[in-house]
Amino acid sequence: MKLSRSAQDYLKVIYRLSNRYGRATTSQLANWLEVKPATVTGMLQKMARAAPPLITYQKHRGATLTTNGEKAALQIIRRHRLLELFLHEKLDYTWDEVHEEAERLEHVISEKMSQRIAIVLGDPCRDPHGDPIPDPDLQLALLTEFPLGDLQPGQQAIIRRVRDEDAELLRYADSLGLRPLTRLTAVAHTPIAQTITIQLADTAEPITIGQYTANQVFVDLEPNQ
Amino acid sequence: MKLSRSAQDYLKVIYRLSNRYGRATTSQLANWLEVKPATVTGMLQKMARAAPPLITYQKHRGATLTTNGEKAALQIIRRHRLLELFLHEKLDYTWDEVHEEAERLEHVISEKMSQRIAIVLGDPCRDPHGDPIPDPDLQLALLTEFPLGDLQPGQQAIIRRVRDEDAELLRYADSLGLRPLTRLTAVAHTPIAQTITIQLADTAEPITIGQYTANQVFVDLEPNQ
DNA sequence: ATTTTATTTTAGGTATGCCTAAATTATATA
DNA sequence: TATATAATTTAGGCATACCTAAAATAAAAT
Repeated sequence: MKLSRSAQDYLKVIYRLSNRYGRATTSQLANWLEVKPATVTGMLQKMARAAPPLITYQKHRGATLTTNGEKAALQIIRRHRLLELFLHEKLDYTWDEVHEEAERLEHVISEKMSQRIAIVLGDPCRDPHGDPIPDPDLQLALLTEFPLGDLQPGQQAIIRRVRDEDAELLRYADSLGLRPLTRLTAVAHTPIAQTITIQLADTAEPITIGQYTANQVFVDLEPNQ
Repeated sequence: MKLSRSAQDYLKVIYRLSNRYGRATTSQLANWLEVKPATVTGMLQKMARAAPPLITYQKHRGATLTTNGEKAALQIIRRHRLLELFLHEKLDYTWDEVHEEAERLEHVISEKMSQRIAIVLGDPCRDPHGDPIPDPDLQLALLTEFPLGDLQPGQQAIIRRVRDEDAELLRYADSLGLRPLTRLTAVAHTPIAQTITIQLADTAEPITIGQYTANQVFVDLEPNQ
């Protein structure tokens, strides 16, 4: 069951979209994959016809993954995230540089290479932005973190993850010190301005960030004190 | 001037063949690239038509590289050899495993990644089998080594390179201890048996190898004593 | 409930890079 | 030199994965 690079990309995006919305629509896929909707329709039809099928597809109602498809998607996601961490740790890639390189490498590395990378990284469970890495059996740890924006003033938390869909945002978050494992305390919400003010540990002044940013950063509560 | 993976493969093989024989013929290319001769003809025609042309091609007389083509080929070769060494040094790949993985990776790594790899490896000039790595300006060091089989009895030498075209041979050479930087002394030629007997430094017994093997191993003379 | 709008699909085309079979050209042999 | 053989090229096809334009369907608005 060798998958073309394209098919692998489709699986990854269907995985993400169907996790988030229950299914992946043609136009959503076209957007994320940067191809035209007509192209997506054709590809979905072909992938659903394949044996064994990796996706289910019904005219006008988008696609979801089969069990096989989910397994395939998780394998690619594992490769991608291992690569991101590897590039960051071993080749000094910055936070916002890893994605693009991993995007190309994930389609060509062997299972052997993926295993070796996992070993030299010590079987890690998060990539540089905090996305969880499926374990070698492709199980994903359950996540407890929630958007920073949902913190109430006074609550202490630790950053677990920053959404990586926007490299611009990653650079911005990095410049503010919003990185995984950074501790912080929520200071205040300002609903009118749609902002939240937070105090980062080891930082003198509190900072104020917009709602959009706050919703891209995910945290776990830390017991107060 | 983005090159397809195929075009990159063609350039690499044309580089090797035209260095060895002056030009690359259609059937040689078909052999090395594992495609049919008709496919080669088509590809050569297309590559010669491209602007700027990377190869020169004349009906029935094969192909050679233009200056641009040679530059492109050397860049891919640099990537390939850096990757081989990287896999060997950093991910514990054995001698005979590196080639296949590098073969796929070389087409997708960015210039940035190539540079980072060169840095962590300390700007190396040989890959794990001893093939020279073009420097960052794509200059190749001049090689002085010659086939082990040309050693005269009594001469001392150091192994510089083992041809990597045959993974089977690589494993065999490795099992005998024939690796770059190993020192040895030629003991005797046995013309009838087409063998040569050599004494490896740090090895108790001399070993006898066939002419084929001896011609895949390249050495530099070491001053006697 | 009908119409408008947005989404999705179908139909027909393109470029890559491969293939086979047949024709051509070059090379080797008689 | 003529002929047999080997190498190469041409011609015509296929799969992949993309495209545009037009048709069909679904969803939203009146």
